[in-house]
Formats: sequence, structure tokens, C-alpha cells
Amino acid sequence: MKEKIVLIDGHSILNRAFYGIPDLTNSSGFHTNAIYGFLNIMFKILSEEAPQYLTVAFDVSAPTFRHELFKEYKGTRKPMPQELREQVPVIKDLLKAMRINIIEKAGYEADDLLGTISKQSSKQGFEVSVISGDRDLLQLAEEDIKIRIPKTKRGTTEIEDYNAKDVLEAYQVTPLQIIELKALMGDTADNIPGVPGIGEKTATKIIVEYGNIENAFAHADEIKPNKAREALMENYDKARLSKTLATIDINCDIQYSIENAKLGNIYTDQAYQMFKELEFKNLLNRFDAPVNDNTLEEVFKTITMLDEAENIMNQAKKCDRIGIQMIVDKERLIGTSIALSETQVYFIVAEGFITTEYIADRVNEILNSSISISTIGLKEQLRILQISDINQCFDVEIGAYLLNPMNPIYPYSDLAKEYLGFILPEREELLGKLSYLDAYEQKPQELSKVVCYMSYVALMSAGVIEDRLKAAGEWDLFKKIEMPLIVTLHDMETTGIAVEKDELKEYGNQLSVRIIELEKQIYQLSGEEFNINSPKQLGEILFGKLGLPNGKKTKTGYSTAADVLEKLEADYEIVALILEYRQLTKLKSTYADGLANYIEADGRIHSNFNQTITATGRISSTEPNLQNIPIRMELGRLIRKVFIPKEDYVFVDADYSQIELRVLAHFSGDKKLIQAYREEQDIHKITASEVFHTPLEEVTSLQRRNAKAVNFGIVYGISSFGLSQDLSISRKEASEYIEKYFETYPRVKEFLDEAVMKAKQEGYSTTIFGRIRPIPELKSSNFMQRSFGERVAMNAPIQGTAADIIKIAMIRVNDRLKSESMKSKLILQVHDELLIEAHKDEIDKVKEILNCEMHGAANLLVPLEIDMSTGNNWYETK
DNA sequence: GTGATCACG
DNA sequence: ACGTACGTGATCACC
Repeated sequence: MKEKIVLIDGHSILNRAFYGIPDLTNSSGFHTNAIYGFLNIMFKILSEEAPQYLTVAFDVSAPTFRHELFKEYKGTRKPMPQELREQVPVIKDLLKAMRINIIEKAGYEADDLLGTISKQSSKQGFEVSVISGDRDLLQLAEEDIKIRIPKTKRGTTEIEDYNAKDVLEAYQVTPLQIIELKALMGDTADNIPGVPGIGEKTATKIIVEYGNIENAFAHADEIKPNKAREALMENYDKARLSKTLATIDINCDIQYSIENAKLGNIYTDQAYQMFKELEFKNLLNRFDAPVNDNTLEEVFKTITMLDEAENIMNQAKKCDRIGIQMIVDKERLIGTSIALSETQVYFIVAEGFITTEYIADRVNEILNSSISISTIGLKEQLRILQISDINQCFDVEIGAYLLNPMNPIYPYSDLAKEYLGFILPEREELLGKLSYLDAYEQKPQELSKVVCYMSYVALMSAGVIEDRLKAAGEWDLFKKIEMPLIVTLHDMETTGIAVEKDELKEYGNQLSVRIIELEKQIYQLSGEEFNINSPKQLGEILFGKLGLPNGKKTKTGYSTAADVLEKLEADYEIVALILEYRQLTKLKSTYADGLANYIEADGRIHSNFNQTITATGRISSTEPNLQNIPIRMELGRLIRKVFIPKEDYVFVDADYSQIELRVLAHFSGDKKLIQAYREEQDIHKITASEVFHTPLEEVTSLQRRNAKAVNFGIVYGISSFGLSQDLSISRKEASEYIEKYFETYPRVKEFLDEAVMKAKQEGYSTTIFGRIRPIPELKSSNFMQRSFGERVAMNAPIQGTAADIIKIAMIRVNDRLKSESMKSKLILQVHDELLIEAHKDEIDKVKEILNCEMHGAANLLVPLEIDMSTGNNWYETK
């Protein structure tokens, strides 16, 4: 068997990884995504090929021969972004630490070195693999030289392999003719000009026919498309230059000793240290050395004896603060983990004489002795923990969310990494995908570790998080809004909302009848049966078979989105039917059938209100989502009739009127805007009057509608394109609307500009109440991402402040209902709306409370108005 | 698991 | 020239 050598194009793979992997930093803020991606690709190759030799080639930053040639021609390559540049020396050090051979040589690019070494090695009888993201290298392919191009596809890395015959198959030309192709078509990524006007198709045709550019030029008069002929004849010098640029030098003057490339043990101690600093936790597993210092796990104790549990509970009462974690799965208490100090961490298991009641009673006793507790995710534990004063609690998950609301979740391992500065094994590593209950039965020891880590991290990180919240100006937000809100949300979840199951079912049945009718008609009009719900099949039928004019395309095919179909609706009966079908199947599957699955034994739906999901500070609702129940279309709105108050109760619903625009009025301090709100005027109408230079009385409903869209657009971080899409007008018209808007409300423009500028400086935006939203996109060199960042910088303070205000209102309303011992309960929040299930004897009182507490939630430069209504179901409250 | 679509504010 | 409104979650198809 031949010996194998792997050659890696260092910069090319780093580049791939940098742009392919979302940004990743270690806790000191050093960017690591390119290194991480590079290593993953390298490890994958090593395990696949098990080569005896490995070399990584790098470009030297000094100008090279081919660069020089190019510079004269067109200028220099655009510089590497700083986030990538800083990673280059580190990967080199890391490779050195792994005793992996690196080559670089002034005057040559990495691909020249790779070309030379690969040819030499194959001649000497080695089997060679060249790893690069650059298709230029395909010219090197031979039977024993395989070019491997990694592609990051949906998170997983797939590698395309090319031997000589694969190149021929894929490109219809030999590896060496790849150079000829490049000479004609050019390569913007590699700064090769090519012949303007000749692309991949024409280039392939020419080279397949004539073999090379010289021969093609000689037979130029025969070349078929006139355009290509003229392009080639006029730009033959460019083609020749491009050919030189594209040709990899396979005779570099380098001393390459294969012995230096011999692979030994790459898992050295130095490499281990570097991996640790880079915080590549899951890569650390590759080392024989222990992944984590077990000193921490050694202090963990699993408690199953009552007297030991008793002892711990008694000690807990003497502490100032403990870390605690109630482990509940499907209503069942499996145990509790308690951290008394850094070295006293216990998992008290609910079994034998230690009953769930015992644990609950003892823990609540501790809480009553008014010591502080710290925990991860307090809301989920409140069914068991009886909190007498929320001020004694510290939820580190909530704290971590406020410090960085962009994370999807806040597991103990991430908290340890971020706030304690060390790496812990993740839950999944220890338990896999097991639930607590399953882990309790199948992996009790690992479960014990997980829960002990949790209470340990909760205890140890609380102080750090407190300091960081104070430093970030978020301490009041944490103490006065987010922590108390936990209780409010828990109350809402516990109460739930009653649903008429039979009515819901009947509603679904009615939808089914119409859906079947629609199906029949659609099949008839299209001439075949297909899955209307499949955008792929639907697109093929509409735009393929039936030949409808198609507007947009998606990555995977035709777009069949509603805004595309709506443009065709008037002309094609089938499109109108499809739109109705879509609407009805959505209502049936998501709402009629979907909601029915969540009705519990008490006849009510208990949705989850999540406090740590959104980037802006809003809460979200899941399982089911009760914040997107239909209202805009009448047919959908009817669903709200099945949401009912219990007997002797009614619904009282209150929503803030235009809260985001009022927040904008406050932020900007714009006189006209503030005056309009103080005088309770119709803001959209006023805007229309100003923007369209029309007397107030003469504003048409269309003008008002357009002005409303502009107002919304401002809140979203206006762009002329977005507005034009929304209103189906030209971009130019949209720009004019925006310009006039800013003339009308000049302070709004100032505010928005300032919001972007400030966010650019600080790296984040802030709400009135101090909530932070980081906006890393503002620093992006990518236009699209940066523009997104700018829109976010305009929107986040507005949406976030509105979210803060309604959170304050929720806490105040809920607290008053409870402190005044009322039967009425707050049951839903829908971003600017609160729904109360009010006892018939308390309706007036409830209205008074809503009025008072919602108005009083914030003191802005404009009044906060609310609209209130009552009803015997959610449909009636409008 | 991801993308397309569509429900809400 | 780039290709876009801000923030969510559920369902379905399809790999």
C-alpha cells in the first residue's frame, strides 16, 4: 500500500471556516471561529484518511510574483478583516504545538507550494490529498493526487473529491485545462480578470473545442457566438495574462523534506493548553488528558439518607446565600441540589425516607428563614418553591439573559464559561438527550453531576452576574422588573385560560368541509392531484405546468408566498382557491387541531411564557403560542370565541394604543408628535396630511393607510425598499414619503441617526429602563448585515422600551389583584395587551386597576392611552 | 434538522 | 451592486 500525504491550503481553509461559521469568541473576546472550523476540517480529514504525513501551507503576507503581476493590472486584493487576521498567528502556533509541519516561503503563494510538493510526492510514489477551498487547485489533480474541497452544508462539513477523472466529469476538461478555463472566465475571488463577457458556459465550450486559448485564438474566426469571438479577439492579452495568473507553479525552489511532515502524536500538552484557552471544549475530548479537573466533581455528594439530608437542610439555614435547584420532571420532584458553599454541594434524592413532601417542606422552611437563594430558571421551580419575597431570590439565567439577550439558551455550562471562567462538561455530554426522569433511572451518577453543577454554578456566578449587571446599568431592570416578573408569569401559566373544546372541534370540522371542496376544485383546475401544501410541488404546477408568470424565486425553486400569489389572484381562479386553501389549512392545523392538543384536564390551556428568548426584551409564548391567535381576518378571528372566562367571570381586555409610536415621540422629543398625542389626535391622519400636503379634513383613507405604513416603517428602522414592498409602490415614491416624513418630524430623524451612531460606538442599544441589546452586525464589513444592524439600532430601543413598560404594568396589575385579595386573574399578555379573567363582582375594580397601573407604568413626555373592553369570550373583547 | 410559509404584535 | 422592513412560534414538506 502506498503511503499517504495530506497537504492543506492553510489560508484557504481558514477563510472558508471564517465565513462559513457564525462568529465565535472565547470569554476574553478573542475570535475563534476560523480556527475552530479549520481544526474540524483537519480532524475530519485525518480520521478519514489516516495519513502518515501532513503539511499545512500558508501564504506569506509579503507581495508575491503573481500578486505583483496582478497589482499592475487591477489593484490589490481586499484586506483580511481584523477578526480573521488575529486568528492566523494563533492557528500557526497551534499547529506547531501539535508538531504539524508548516511551510511558507516568501515569493510563493500557498498553492504554488502545494503544487510543487504534491507533484514531487506523487512522483516519489505517495498518494496525495490536497485540501483547499479554492477550485484553482483542480489543475493539480491526477490519479494519485486528489483535490478535496470541503463545503459547509447545514452545519455539517461535506467534502467534494476530485481525481483527474472527476474533474473531467464535472467540468468536461482535463485538470490542466482548468487553467485555460480560468484564463477565459476569470475568477473574481482570486483576482483573475479573464475575458469580459465570457462566463463558465462559453469558456467550457471553447476549451472543449479547441483545447487551449492559443489554439482558440488561432481559430478565432470559427468561434460561434459572435459576442464571444469579439471578446476573445479584443482581449487576448487579458486571457494570456489570466492564464499566467491562474497557473500554479509546480517547480518552486523549496527545500521540502518529507520527514518533517511525518505525523506523530498531535495531542501534546501544549496543544491541550491552547485548546483550553481557546475554549474548544468538545475538541478537548480528543486528548487523553482528563477533560475537566475532577476536583470539582469530587466535592459533589449524592444524598439518599434522611439524617444526612436533615443535616444539610439545617446547615443551609445558617448560610447567607445558597445555590438551589429543584429537579422536576413532568410534575414529579426527583430531588433537589443544594450548594452551601464552593465545597459543599449535594444532590438530595427524593427516594426512600426522603419524600417529595419532606424536601418541599424543608426547602420552604429554609426560604422562610429569609436567606438568599440563587438558582437557574426560577419560574419552573415555583410550583414547589414557596417564595415569600422575590427579593431573596437571584435567577442567574435571567441575569445572564439581560447581560446578553442574544443567546438561545443559558445552560449551566455556558454560565460557568462566561462568568466563572472555566469549562464544565455540558448536560448533553453527561446525559445525552435523556430527560431528568429517564436519567434518574438510567444514569443516576451523571444526573447527580449535572444537578450539582447547576446549584454550584447558580451559587458561584450570582455575585459575578450582580457586578456585571450593575456595571452595565441593568441592576434596577433586573431587581425591579425581571425578577418580580417571574412570579407574574408563573401565576399566569398556572391560571391558564379556559377553552370550549367542543366548539373548537366544531370549528375545525367546518373548516374541513370547505378544505375538501377547495382541494377538489384545485385538482380539477390543475389537471392532477398533488400536495398543495408542498411549496415545491405547488410551484411546479403553477409556474411549470400551468405556465403562470412567476415573480420571485427562492433558493430551492419558485416562491409561492402569499405576496407573490396575491398579484396573480385576480387573473387566475386557481390562485385564489390556493390562497383560501392555505388560509384554511393553517387555521385547521395550527389552531383548531393544534390548540385542542393543549387543553388540559381542567379544561384550560396553560401556555409557557418565556422570559429569556427575545433579543428586545419582549416575552414569548410557546406550547401553545397564545400570542399569535388570529384576529386580522374574520374567519380566523372566530377562533377567539372558544377562549372563554369561567362561570361567573368575564374577560376584561386592555391594550396600549400605539405604544411604540408614543415611545418614539418620547425618545425624539419631536414637538409635533408630542403635541398630537397630548391632544389625542389621529396620528396617522396628521402624518398623512403633512406628508401628502393635504388639509386634515381632506385626507383620504388611502392616504391615511399609506401614512400608517410609514409610521410603522419608522419603528422598524425605515428603508425605502421595505416601505415600497409593503405599499406596492416604487422605491422612489417610498423614498419621497420618507423624506417628507422626516421634514415633518425632524427630531425623529435626529433621534434615529443618533440611535445608530450611539449603537455603533457602544456596540449595543439601550432602552429607557437600561435594557441592552448588542448589535455586532453594525461592525460588519458586509453591507447587508450592516444595514440590518442599523435597522435594529433604530428598532430595539423602541420595541424594547415598550416591552419594559408592559412588563411593569403586568407586575403592578398582578400585584394589586393579589394584594387586594381579588378573585380576578391576569391570564394573558400579547405584547401590548393584557387579558384579565374578572369576577362579575369585580369588573369595575379590575377596570380601575388596569387603567391606573397601565397608565402609571411609565412617565413619558406623552400620555399612555389604553383601549379597554369586556366580553364573554376573547372574540367579544374588541 | 432546515426552509418556506403564515399567524400575531 | 449589494437585497431589506422589527420581533416572535408552529406546522409542513423534505432531506
